[in-house]
Amino acid sequence: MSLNENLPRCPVETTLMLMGDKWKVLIVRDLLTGTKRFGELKKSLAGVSQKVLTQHLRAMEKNGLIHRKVYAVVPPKVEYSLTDVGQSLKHVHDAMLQWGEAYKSKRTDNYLSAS
Amino acid sequence: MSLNENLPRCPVETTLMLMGDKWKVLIVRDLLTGTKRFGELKKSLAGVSQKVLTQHLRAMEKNGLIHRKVYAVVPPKVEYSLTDVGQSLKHVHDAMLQWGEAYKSKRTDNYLSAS
DNA sequence: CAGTATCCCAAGCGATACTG
DNA sequence: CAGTATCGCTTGGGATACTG
Repeated sequence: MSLNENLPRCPVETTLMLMGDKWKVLIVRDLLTGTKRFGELKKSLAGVSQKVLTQHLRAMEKNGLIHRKVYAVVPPKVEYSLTDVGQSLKHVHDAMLQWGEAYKSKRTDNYLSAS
Repeated sequence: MSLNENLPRCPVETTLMLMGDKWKVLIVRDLLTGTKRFGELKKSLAGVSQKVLTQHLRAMEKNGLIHRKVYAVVPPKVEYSLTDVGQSLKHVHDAMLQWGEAYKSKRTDNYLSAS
């Protein structure tokens, strides 16, 4: 793991630097349920291009969030998984999950009460 | 509060739609410590342009995350604060804060042990 | 002070073609 | 299958000027 640039003073900004991107959050979401192959991730993250997915996976690997395991087979097989550091993002993910659920149900309440 | 578009099935994606942006997270961070004026926010969020800050504030207001209070004075005075929904983002913010701190101290440990 | 309006540029992305 | 390389373009965002 290495990150040459200096980290910001505010820890929230540190998190944003490493995870402040839609695709990165969704990659973590998918890998929290277990190891995935490149093709599985691409399929799950509907709308992401191969190029962008690769870029994000490389950045997250460099920052120590995910592990990339290459099998020396033909056709190639590459598996991605979370490192311990990446796994610890579960708390952030869960907080986002719960907030999203609460927001959705609150909207439903408002909708019903307004009808 | 209103959001015309349909929300995604995955609650995490809902959160990303509403908060999946660096500046929005930092706006919440600043407003969690209390009501702020436009100029205070702009100063605190070093690097954000007036245009972009306004855009994000408008979007967050529309989605019910923040409240905008305009005083009928000259020169104008506008105060921004979190709604209850916005305030509930504290959990997400705190999770990001803690993760950023842990990441930073882990890097320091690695640095020291590698020296 | 807190905006809006306009112009303009460049980073980032999609699409495509190619390869170990 | 899982990439890399290249190109062209969209659009987010900066800079500036102006206003209630």
